[in-house]
Amino acid sequence: MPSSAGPATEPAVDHRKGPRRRGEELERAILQATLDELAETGYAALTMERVAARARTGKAAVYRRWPSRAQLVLDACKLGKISDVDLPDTGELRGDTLALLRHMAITMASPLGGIMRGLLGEMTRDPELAELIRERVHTVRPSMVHVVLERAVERGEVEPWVLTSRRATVATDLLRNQFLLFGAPVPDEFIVDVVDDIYLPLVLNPAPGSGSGSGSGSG
Amino acid sequence: MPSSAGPATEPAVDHRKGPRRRGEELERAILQATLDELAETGYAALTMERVAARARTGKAAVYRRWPSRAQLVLDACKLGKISDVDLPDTGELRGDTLALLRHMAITMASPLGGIMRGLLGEMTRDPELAELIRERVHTVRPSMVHVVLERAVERGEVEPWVLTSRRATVATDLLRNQFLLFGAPVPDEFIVDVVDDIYLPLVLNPAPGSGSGSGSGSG
DNA sequence: ACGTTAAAGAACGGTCAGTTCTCTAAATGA
DNA sequence: TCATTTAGAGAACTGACCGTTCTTTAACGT
Repeated sequence: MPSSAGPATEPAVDHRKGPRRRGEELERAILQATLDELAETGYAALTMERVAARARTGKAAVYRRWPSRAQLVLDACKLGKISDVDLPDTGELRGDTLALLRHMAITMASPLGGIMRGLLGEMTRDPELAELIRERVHTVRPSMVHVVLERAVERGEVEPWVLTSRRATVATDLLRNQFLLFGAPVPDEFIVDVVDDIYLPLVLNPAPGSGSGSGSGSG
Repeated sequence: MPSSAGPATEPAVDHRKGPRRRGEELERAILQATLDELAETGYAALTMERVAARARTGKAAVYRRWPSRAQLVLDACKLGKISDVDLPDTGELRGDTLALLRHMAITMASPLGGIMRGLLGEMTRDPELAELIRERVHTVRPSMVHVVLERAVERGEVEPWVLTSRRATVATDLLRNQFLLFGAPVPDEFIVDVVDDIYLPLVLNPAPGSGSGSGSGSG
C-alpha cells in the first residue's frame, strides 16, 4: 500500500468499479456486447477489443472463454436465436414454402445475413470451426423444410420419398446461393419464380423415369 | 554481410538492386507474386506486405496500382485465368453437364476455391467490390452453362425458352451452394445426383402445366 | 545534359491480435 | 474472522499488418 508519495507507480484514482461481475454473469454480458457490436458494425468490423470494451471488461476475460472471434460470434448468435419460428400452416405446400422462403429472406437482409456471410468466409481458415458452422446452417434451417414437407406428405401432395431426396432442399439451397452471390434484399420475384418454376415441379410430380435414387438420401 | 563495424546510419551495402523494373513489367511481377502467395497461403492469409516483399518491391508501388487486397486478388485471378476451358461435346446434355460440373468441382478444390470463398466474404465490406466479384462469378461461369445448353437446343434435346429461364443455372447454383457450405472436395455422387435427379428433369421435360413464366412456351 | 517520373525502401502512426503482468475484488474454507 | 484461492480489471507489451509519407536513386523523355 504505497499511501505515501509514490513517485509514478501510483494509480491516482484507485477505487475501481463497484460490483465486479464474475462467471456466468460476465459471460452473458460479453455475449450481449457481441450481439450489440454485430448489430452495430457487422461481423467484418467486429473486434475482440471492442467487444471487451463494450462489455466493460478486458480482452483477457474474453480470451479465457473463447479462442477466436468466430467462436464467440457463433455462441452469441445461439443466444440471440429467434425461436423455431411459427410457420403457419397455409393448407398447401406452395403457401407454406413461400412463407418459409420469405422468412429466410428477411433474416438474410438483417445483420444476421452479414454474419452468415462472414462465417462462411472463415471456414477456410479453421476447419474445426467449419464443422460448427455447418451444424448450425444445415441442422437448424432445413428442419423447417422438413416440417413443411411432412405436412405436404400427410396431405397427399407429396410422395414420402421426396423427404429424403436431394429435391427436398432445392428451394432453400437456391435462395442461399442467390443471397451469397447477389446479397440482400432478395427480390420477392426470385422467391416466387423458384417455387413455381423449379421447386414445386420437382417435389409435386413423381420423377418421370427417375431411378428414384431416394435411397441415396444424404442421411 | 557488413564486414566492417559500420556505425548505424550507413546502409552497409548501398548499391541497390541491378535493373529496376517499371510500369508494366513491375505490374506483372506484382500480380505474379500475388498468385504465388495465393497458391501458398490462400486468400485469408494474404497480405499486401508479403506480396510486395515477394515481388521485391515496396508496398507503395502496390498501393499506387490497387486500392485494396481484394481488387489486387481479383486482377491476379484474371491473369491466371484458365482459358475458357475445352468442354468436350459429348453428344448429349447429360455428358456435357457432368463434364462442366466436374470441371467446376476441381476448380473449387484448388486454391481458387478458397479465393472464391474469401471474396464472397468481402462483399459485405465493400459494395463496389461486390459488383466486380459478381461480374466474374456470374458472367464467366454461366457462359459455359450457356454453351452447353445451346448445344442441347440445337440437338433438339431442350426447348429454347429454357435458355433464359431460371432452370438453366440450377445445376451450377446447387454445386456452388454445396461447396460453400460443405467445402471441397465435392463428392462425385453429389454431382451425379444433381444432374440426374434435379437438373435433367427440369430442363429436358417441358414444364408440366408450368406457367413457364420465363418465355411464352413457344413450342 | 537535364528535368520528370516513379521505384526502392525505410519509417511512421495507427489498429488489432494475443499474451502476460499487477492489482484487487469476490468466493471459499478453516 | 482471517487467510487462501480464484478470477476480473486494466494496462503493458510483442508482433503483424495497414495505409501513408519521406528520401534517395534509377530509368526515361526531350
